[in-house]
Amino acid sequence: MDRKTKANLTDIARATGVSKMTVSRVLRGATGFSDETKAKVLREAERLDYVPNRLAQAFGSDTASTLVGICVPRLTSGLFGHVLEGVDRALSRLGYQTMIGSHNHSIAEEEAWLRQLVAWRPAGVILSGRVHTAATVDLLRRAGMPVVEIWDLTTSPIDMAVGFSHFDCGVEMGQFLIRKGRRKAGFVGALSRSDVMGTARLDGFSAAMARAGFPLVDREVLLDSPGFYAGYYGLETLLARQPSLDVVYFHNDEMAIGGLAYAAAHGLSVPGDLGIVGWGGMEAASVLPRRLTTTVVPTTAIGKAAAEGLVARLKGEHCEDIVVIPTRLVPGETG
Amino acid sequence: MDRKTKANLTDIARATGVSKMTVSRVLRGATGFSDETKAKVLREAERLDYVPNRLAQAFGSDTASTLVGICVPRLTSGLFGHVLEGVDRALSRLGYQTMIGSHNHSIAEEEAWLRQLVAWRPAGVILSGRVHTAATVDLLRRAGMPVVEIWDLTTSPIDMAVGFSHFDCGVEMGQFLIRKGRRKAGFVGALSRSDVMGTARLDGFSAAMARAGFPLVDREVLLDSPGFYAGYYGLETLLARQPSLDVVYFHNDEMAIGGLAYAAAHGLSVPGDLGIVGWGGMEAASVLPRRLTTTVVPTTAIGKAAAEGLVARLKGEHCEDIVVIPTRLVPGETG
DNA sequence: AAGACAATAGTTATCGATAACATAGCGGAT
DNA sequence: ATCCGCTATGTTATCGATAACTATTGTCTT
Repeated sequence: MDRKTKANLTDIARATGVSKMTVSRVLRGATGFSDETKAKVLREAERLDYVPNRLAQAFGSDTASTLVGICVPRLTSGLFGHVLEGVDRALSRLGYQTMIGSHNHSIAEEEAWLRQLVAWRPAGVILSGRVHTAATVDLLRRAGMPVVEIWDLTTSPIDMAVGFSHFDCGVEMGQFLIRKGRRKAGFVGALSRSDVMGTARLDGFSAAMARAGFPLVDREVLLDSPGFYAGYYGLETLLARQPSLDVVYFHNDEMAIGGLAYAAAHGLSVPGDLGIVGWGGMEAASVLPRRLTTTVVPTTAIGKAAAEGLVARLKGEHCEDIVVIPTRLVPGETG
Repeated sequence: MDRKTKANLTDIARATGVSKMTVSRVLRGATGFSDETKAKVLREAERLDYVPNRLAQAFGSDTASTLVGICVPRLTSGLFGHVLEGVDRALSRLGYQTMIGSHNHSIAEEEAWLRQLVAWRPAGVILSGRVHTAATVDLLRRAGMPVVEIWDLTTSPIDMAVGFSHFDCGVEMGQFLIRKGRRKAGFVGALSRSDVMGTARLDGFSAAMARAGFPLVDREVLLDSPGFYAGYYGLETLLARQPSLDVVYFHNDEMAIGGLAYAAAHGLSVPGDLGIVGWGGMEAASVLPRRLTTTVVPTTAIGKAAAEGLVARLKGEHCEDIVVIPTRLVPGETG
């Protein structure tokens, strides 16, 4: 009594003189009530400052949850920040709430997060990447909710997929560099053991170079996090081994900018002595004194499409299983 | 029957031969059961792959929620990404889940988000900034849950506050620049109408310069989002009006890097002709050819402290109402 | 040996909303 | 006139866990 701070359906029912089932019907926008009743109920709900109890809604029925979970590799990545923004904006506009998680490129951590999430009986879930533990896949199938895998496309999604092919990004960059006359390419990456998507780009790049007759000369993959420092020191290490490289493909733009910093600090001319190209399309890369050659990823659009696809499926509307959001190779002045 | 995919307390109770209340007690780690019972229950819970239904837990009692909401101005900001990471890591380690929102520096959007959040009856909430709508404050007080205001410190928090003073950041930078001999300072910012924290830095900076006898010469505040481009063009506009400025304080590091790009593109020597200083401490800023003079904000630490403070309060442990996480002015080579 | 008390366990009511079913009233078709 | 079927509404059971209470042991005290 004294802890009751919020009005509930019963309060509205009492104030209106109808049963709480009728109130529920009106507020849900279901059918089966007169316009007069509807008006009365809405008026009282407003007056009593009614806030639906989503806990009770989601608990009482197995279809009413408005909770969606999304798990990304790292919250600190600029790219995933934009993905999250796209997801959260779309979801909140559609009346859903967003629960987040990050797994630091570990599918075991992703599984642990998912276990916590399903305890909340969410309406759906968005995961990054196409590789998951067997238990994750099993958990998802048993939960029977929509699942969107974003970021790296797969031809056989668990349910739906939104994104692009990392492998193809690598291929495209390889072909571009070959056309620009580059012949001795290296790669600087990070976290290769677990970042399967970064590895896919490397594989695509490597395949394209090999097919053109100029196989990848060397690679330097740090276990560090893929930031500016890793790019700086990764390039230093790689060049110490292979001074004659004419271009280096970086894991991402942050690392490429680190590479540019190294080149500047050591009097290397870019792109004359060495081409430097990145991946991701972070905004910083486009305002450098020399614009970075990179692949721009439509991050926000991916997040938005994933969220909208998920909700479409929840509402029983039609939605493609696989949505391709193409990336764009943007030639800059560094490669 | 056929939609029942998950084991619940009753299933475990049946399998163990005790009541579900006893099962609940064991799994919650409460008291009132023998070691033998405990072992049996845990074994069956494991065997049945039991996942607690958090919806039911949170719904049935008003203290059992493990949901925490956090609302930041923008998900795309590198700084807030790190804050989120700090929050989410700490919360998930402590057994809580994170629901997010963003309000784009609008306290009305923050209020709208909070209304959705409280419908989930969360355990607590983390907000950014010290300025909220009256309805927000009212909603929070009535909800009776712990609230942490992060990012900008206030002497009278709604409940708890974790962060630092933006005003003092501005003061410190002003005093630093005066010591370095700068006399004609400008400011380039963005979103001033609503970003009260950026405005607080400007106010502090402005106050410090004025107190030293060299009041701020001019400011250029764009309505754009505070990124690299805004920094570039903001500096261009400001210098067109005030060519004789000897230093410019930027809203943040992204904008300052944009300013550096403008200076490089127009043959301005930095810091010779013009000092350029930022705020925030983004990683990029420290690997530029010339390291940016900036204020480093311990973003992850703030997120972590906020989450841990919130949980401490939930557990009835002692926790300071106001936790200061000091920023650090890091002199670089640009100012 | 009786009473006090702790340890262990079970019973009942409850949170708020919704699905599924039941009912009442009314108009139209046969 | 009777039955059908529609609209508007009410009733009951249910989701899973927990708080608050009750009950049964068994041990210790005096």
